[in-house]
Amino acid sequence: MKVATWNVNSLNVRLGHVLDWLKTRQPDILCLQETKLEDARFPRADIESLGYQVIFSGQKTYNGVAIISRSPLADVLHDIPGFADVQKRCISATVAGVRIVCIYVPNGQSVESEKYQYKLAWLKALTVHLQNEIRQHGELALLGDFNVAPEDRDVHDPAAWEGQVLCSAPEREAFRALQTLGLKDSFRQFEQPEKSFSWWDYRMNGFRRNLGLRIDHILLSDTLAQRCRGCTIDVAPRKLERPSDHAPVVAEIA
DNA sequence: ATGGCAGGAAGCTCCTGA
Repeated sequence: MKVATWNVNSLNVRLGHVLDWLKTRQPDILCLQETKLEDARFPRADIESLGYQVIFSGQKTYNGVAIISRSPLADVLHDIPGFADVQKRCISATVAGVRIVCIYVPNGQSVESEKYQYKLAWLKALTVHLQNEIRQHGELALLGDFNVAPEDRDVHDPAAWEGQVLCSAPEREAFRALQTLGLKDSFRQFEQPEKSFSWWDYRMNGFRRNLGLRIDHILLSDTLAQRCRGCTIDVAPRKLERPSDHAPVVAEIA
């Protein structure tokens, strides 16, 4: 089973890239973030025409998540139960017995910002919720844009980013709290090239100079992690015309 | 030097992202 996550930074703009990617890479599951589309405008038919099913939770201008799957999506859940939030950042479903949780973690803007406090509260609520989900489902995959670079090696210039949003100690602690639930960072189960990133700033030729961060992740519960045979970042779509600033992350599970 | 891209909604400029 091939599972993937991709922050597309507007599905309206990136629909062509997504459809091409589905055709060539043939994932079983693709989680999307930052669709920036109200549900009424979601391009369901385009995705279904490729033999996929899709569920989505979106809003105008900001946020928006979706799960695309070859197999039926059951027990669909929108948002994080018990966490009052108008922002569409989480959608879950069960596929072939595996609980799939697609997240778009708040950016946080800066560590002094109220948005940063919202981010930490959001991550805390997610962690509490996932504890229950893991208890109920056993096999769970958490995929998405975490907006956290877990370690210094996930940052092109750790000194410049030290203590900044996406890299601060509380954010990294929140990431480790998810791992403490028994979720493994599938990317780090394998040997990887140095300076592997999943996001590069549009500005200053960030991609060409590989000035990036690894903030998009696939976390797997124990038995899935044991069956994981590889995890890679597909930089090819980042080289296309009008790319998303994020690249897809892909995990292969036996 | 806080900028530098990009997307979206609004409207000829702003907010947000990371």
